[in-house]
Amino acid sequence: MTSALPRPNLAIGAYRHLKRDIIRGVYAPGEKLRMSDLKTRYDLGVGPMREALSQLVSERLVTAVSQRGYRVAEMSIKELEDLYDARAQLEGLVLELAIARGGDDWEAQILAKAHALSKVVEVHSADDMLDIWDARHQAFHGAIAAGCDSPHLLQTRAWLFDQAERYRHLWLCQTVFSAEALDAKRHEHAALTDAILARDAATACTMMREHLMTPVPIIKEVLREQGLV
Amino acid sequence: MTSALPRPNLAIGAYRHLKRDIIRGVYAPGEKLRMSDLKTRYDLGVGPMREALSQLVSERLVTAVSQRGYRVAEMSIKELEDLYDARAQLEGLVLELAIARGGDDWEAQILAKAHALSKVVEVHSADDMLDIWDARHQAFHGAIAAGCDSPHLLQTRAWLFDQAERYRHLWLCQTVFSAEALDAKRHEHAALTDAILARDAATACTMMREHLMTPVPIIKEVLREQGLV
DNA sequence: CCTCTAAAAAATATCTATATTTTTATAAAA
DNA sequence: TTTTATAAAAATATAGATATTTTTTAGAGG
Repeated sequence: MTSALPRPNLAIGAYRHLKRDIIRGVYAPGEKLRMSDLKTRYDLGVGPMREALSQLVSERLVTAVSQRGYRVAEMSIKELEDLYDARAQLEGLVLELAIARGGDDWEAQILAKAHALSKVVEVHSADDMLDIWDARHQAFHGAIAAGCDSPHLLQTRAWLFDQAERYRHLWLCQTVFSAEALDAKRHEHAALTDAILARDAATACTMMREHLMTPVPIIKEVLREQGLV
Repeated sequence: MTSALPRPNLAIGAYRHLKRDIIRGVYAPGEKLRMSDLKTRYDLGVGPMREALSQLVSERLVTAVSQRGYRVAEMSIKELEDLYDARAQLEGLVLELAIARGGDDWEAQILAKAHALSKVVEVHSADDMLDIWDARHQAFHGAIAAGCDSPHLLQTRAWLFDQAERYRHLWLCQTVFSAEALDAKRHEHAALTDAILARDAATACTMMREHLMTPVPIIKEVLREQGLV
């Protein structure tokens, strides 16, 4: 049937796998990605691997120089600071629009996602805890942003999120396994939800911008400790 | 010398050329891009062509379905409206930050670019006129945006610009060859510059958002006339 | 006329071979 | 010791061959 989606080709799988590995820090910033190693690790040939790398170049997670190969993109304190500032500013804009444009359903969704997020207190295995908490955390923030009712703004937001994900991962590893940090987050999320439901745009946007900047000093510390910059 | 940049590979040239063709409307929205045709037109083999397409897929100018090939991304009135709304909102945010963060040099640059833009009145050949005016127009708006002092916000701005470029091209073709339209633009740009130099953020941002929306009805008309949607 | 089936043609995706470029190792000269 | 040159090894990029999938065409049956 021509209407059913065919099986994803090899490049798609390699793209997903390599992207995940980059975000999780399997490769160091600036590390050379040699085709002979990639072919083995991701179990495919040169053609599809180059396709996957081409996409990651477009997404700025990988840098390419003709005849010199591919490298994982660098990280820096300066980039971290600008990236998080940009994200905070954009999230403030998106929230302001959401408060202006979002309806009752939007509010209901926020409450539902906030509830699910606050329920993550049980101790699981390391990877499970990180994935579960973050999935719910993203769903919470995603529900808030969705009220802006602009696919392109959300796309733009996702782009910055993608750029930030390597940095975020460092922060996640510090946060998700600390009951104290999770508790602080829980309080921030609750206060944020209150301001949003009160439709207090000025307060909510200020809180949101500040909320988004809280990981920055933590990430800086980790970057230095791990000698990543 | 390893420090000199090597010659760009075939994929890079194909990417640039195909992207330009898509933006200029050489292909219809949704049109199938067959590899046999692409190989001939852009004079290269399957491998590099697939690499170029992979990048354009990441940039959303091309859609891909495994085993079914590649198509130029669709266009729609709905997308146009959301895209321009998103751009206007983001440009407002960027301008607000620029007014807060930009210095004297920033003001000087705006004046210089505004001047160069206003000087495009001479009649040139069709392609020259379009390219010259648009280069100066982009430089003018780019100079304004640069004051936000955030590479990532500017990257985000560029992303939306890229998405909009196909639509913009339709508007450009209507505007650049009309003395009346150019005159109206000249007045808008002058008023905008005045508000910015006066550091009147509220007025400037409102004007900017409105300024960015002015092409929308024109583009809608063109889309309908040309049966593109 | 429409629908279904099978075969042929066309298109897609990937591997392999190969030409080209870069990097590395080594030896010689300063 | 450092620098330069050269050869060998490794890496990069691409064309062409080929297996697989999809689309088109033709013919038969209702």
